[in-house]
Amino acid sequence: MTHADPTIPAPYEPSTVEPRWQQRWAERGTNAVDLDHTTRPFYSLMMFPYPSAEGLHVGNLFAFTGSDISARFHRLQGHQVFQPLGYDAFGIHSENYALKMGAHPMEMTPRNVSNFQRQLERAGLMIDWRYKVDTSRADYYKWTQWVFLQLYKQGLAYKKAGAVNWCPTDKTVLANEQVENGLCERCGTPVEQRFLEQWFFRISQYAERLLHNLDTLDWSDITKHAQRNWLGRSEGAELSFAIDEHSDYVRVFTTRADTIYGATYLVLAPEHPLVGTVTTAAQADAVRAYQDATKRQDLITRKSVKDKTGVFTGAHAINPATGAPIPIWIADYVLMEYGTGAIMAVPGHDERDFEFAQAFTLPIVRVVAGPDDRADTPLGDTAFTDDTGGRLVNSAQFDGLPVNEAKASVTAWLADGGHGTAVVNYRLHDWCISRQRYWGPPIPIIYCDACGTVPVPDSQLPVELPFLADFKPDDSGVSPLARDAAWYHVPCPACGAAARRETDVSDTFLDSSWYFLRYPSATRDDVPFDAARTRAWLPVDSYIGGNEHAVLHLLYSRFVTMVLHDAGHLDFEEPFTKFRAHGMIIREGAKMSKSKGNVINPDVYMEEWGADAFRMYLMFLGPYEEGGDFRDAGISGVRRFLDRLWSSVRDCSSDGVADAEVLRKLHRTIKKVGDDTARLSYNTAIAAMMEYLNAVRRGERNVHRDEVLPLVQLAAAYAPHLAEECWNTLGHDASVFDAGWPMFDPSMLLDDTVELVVQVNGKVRGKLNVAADITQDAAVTAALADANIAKFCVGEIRKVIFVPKRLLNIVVG
RNA sequence: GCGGACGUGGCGAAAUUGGUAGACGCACCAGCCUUAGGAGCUGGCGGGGCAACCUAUCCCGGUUCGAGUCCGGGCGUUCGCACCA
Repeated sequence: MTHADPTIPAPYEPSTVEPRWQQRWAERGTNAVDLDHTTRPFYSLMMFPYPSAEGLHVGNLFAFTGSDISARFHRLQGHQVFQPLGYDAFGIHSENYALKMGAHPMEMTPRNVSNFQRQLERAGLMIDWRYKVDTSRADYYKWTQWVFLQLYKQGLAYKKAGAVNWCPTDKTVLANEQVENGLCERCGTPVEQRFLEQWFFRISQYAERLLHNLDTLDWSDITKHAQRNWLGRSEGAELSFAIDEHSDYVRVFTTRADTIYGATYLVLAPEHPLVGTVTTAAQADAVRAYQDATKRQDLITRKSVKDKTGVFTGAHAINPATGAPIPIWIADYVLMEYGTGAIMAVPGHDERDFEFAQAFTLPIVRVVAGPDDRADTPLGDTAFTDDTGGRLVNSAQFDGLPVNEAKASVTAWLADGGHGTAVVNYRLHDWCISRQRYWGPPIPIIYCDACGTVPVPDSQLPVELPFLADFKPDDSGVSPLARDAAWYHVPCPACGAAARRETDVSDTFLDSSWYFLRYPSATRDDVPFDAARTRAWLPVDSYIGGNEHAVLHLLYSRFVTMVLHDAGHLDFEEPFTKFRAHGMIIREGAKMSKSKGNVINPDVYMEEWGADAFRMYLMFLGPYEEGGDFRDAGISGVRRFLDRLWSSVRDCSSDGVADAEVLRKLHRTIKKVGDDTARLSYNTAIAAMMEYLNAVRRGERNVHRDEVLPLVQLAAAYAPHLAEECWNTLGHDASVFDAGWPMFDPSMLLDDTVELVVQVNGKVRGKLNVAADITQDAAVTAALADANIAKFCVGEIRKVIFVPKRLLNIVVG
């Protein structure tokens, strides 16, 4: 930037300043880290984006900027910071968009990626781009397939035919986590039940560890809470009910073993394997009809229907406590996926059983009495479900026992009789990873008539995804890859006979479940992750992302990390030491969406206000972990601050000495900005910088160099381009990010005199400027010398509360 | 239905352990500068009152010398989970 007339001061012009520094960072390798030689490594990770064709979203930039500030701050604090970024480019999202546009994902994805890349570079993030990953490239998914094989070798990947969630629009299977209220989370279509052969990961085997380890993690509480909820630990008992005239038993899971005497019937899920065995000839037609009806039902109607339906099987089981025969029913309010797929119904003490018993006039027995009830108090029109205050009744030798004790006693008694055991049940299901789609990594398995299921040997990875001109999914229940015979016909790796590849691809969430391991080793094509680098840089020190991934990505990543740890590939079992969920940016109280026409295009704002101003505004509009409402008007305030910072630096002088009061304020500001930035309280850190700059400039005074120079360092993480420009203008050749964080002098934080608030009976009546170390007695004397305070001190002083340096409260009366 | 988070000026918000409620910013008002201002600078800005003061953090109650903050009850917003046995 040149100015013809040197007497006209140069204004702050982001459109020239920002590209200049971006270029200089690239030339000097400012953002590059030497991963192999490091003393204080800090791995700062942000959730990588799906490279949408629409380009970077403000939500992306909000998330990335928050992570970038944390990364730059740690660097200023003396860490070597590794902050990579890449693209989650595989998946249904990209594939659907390509279908819609009549494009092919293989040529569309690189285009989207390069557009994203351009926007990200414009935003000025401190990314080491040498370590970029792209999940849709063979050099990445080769190792995704390797991860699959690791699970397979551990016996944690298995193929099972079973009921799965099928989206008729996306024409693929969905994981349970991808179904919301019976609808496909992606397209909103009601999900159907289908019976298909699918690959699953045994994540349920890790449920206890996934739950237990949460206590050790420094994560947002809301995220931990969501995971605990999802894992759904439930303590109870598994009880066996003998079936009349059969050798089989019905196993049920219950959390209320104490109510066994009130179990008046059993219910099996319609698809329960015992249904066929126990159903009597007389009931066979009715049962089959009911099974067919529920099978056809999609999950949405099934879940919203409150009216209970069901059919009697004709069979009876024996209640192990009472010895009485009780009928066995089937009903769709019992879910095959949870517990054992069968329940003992206690209509007296469970809402659902009560409704069902009423609908089919089954016996309802009270076995728990509340504090005000007697054993024969009628239940009325609702079940008594309180499991804390009651005592057992009509329960033989357990009568009178409080419910909380009875749970254990009854379970123990039943166990003694061989009728059950105490168990812990989890809601978490195994992870279905098969997808009958095109745009994903082929599952590296080969089927051979002679050898059976054969894993692709590591040496034959990657199993490359072939170019398919027609990649449109169909209703067949198999992937479009099943149309490419030339691709799927392969010799068996074990015996050489003609064999056939698995044609399904894996879930996108498998791609992202290990990408953080890949970044530091993205330059290596001989290993998935280099041992030394992994040891030096992992686990991730700071992970920032959206809480919408609280149960999907974050749970899968933890699981895969544990598996790789157990296989001896990693020396840690939790991938993310610290995780913080950022908030969401909304606009006019609503999520941004194309249909509402309220989407912000970051390019436009960065163009008009500069990337620094835009970054800083996003961080200033609300608490980072809560997000906030985007309002155009707000940017000007932040931009004004940057303009003033620049002109203060441009016009400052090093003559004389800095103002002592201003310096005192500076040291307090250094401390506050540091503390606030460390805890992601970016909005208040920015406010503190603004407050300080206001103090520096108050009254159009001459600004001293020593007053603004440290402020440039404080602002660097927030407005990196401008900070570099200022730092350079102040005579430094090297980057401000190598200048370190300014030290504050703790002695400068303490004032000699303080303003002491004086209250009388808890109400503020005056303020005194007193020595910081004033004694209580001296403060009272000083306060009473103040006419206005003395005025309120009528009567005798009963009590004095003195908080040094803050407050004096005189209680009179 | 169960669980979490939240509720503060015209607006976005701050108040980290109970200690001056409203920092910082937007908008607005007044003034300065200017040929001009959608620029810059200075000051004001919860409500009432000339003032001393009074009043005020969703509502009601409690604990405390003192409550936006803690406790009990209610209302509202919002996000998870949801026939989970």
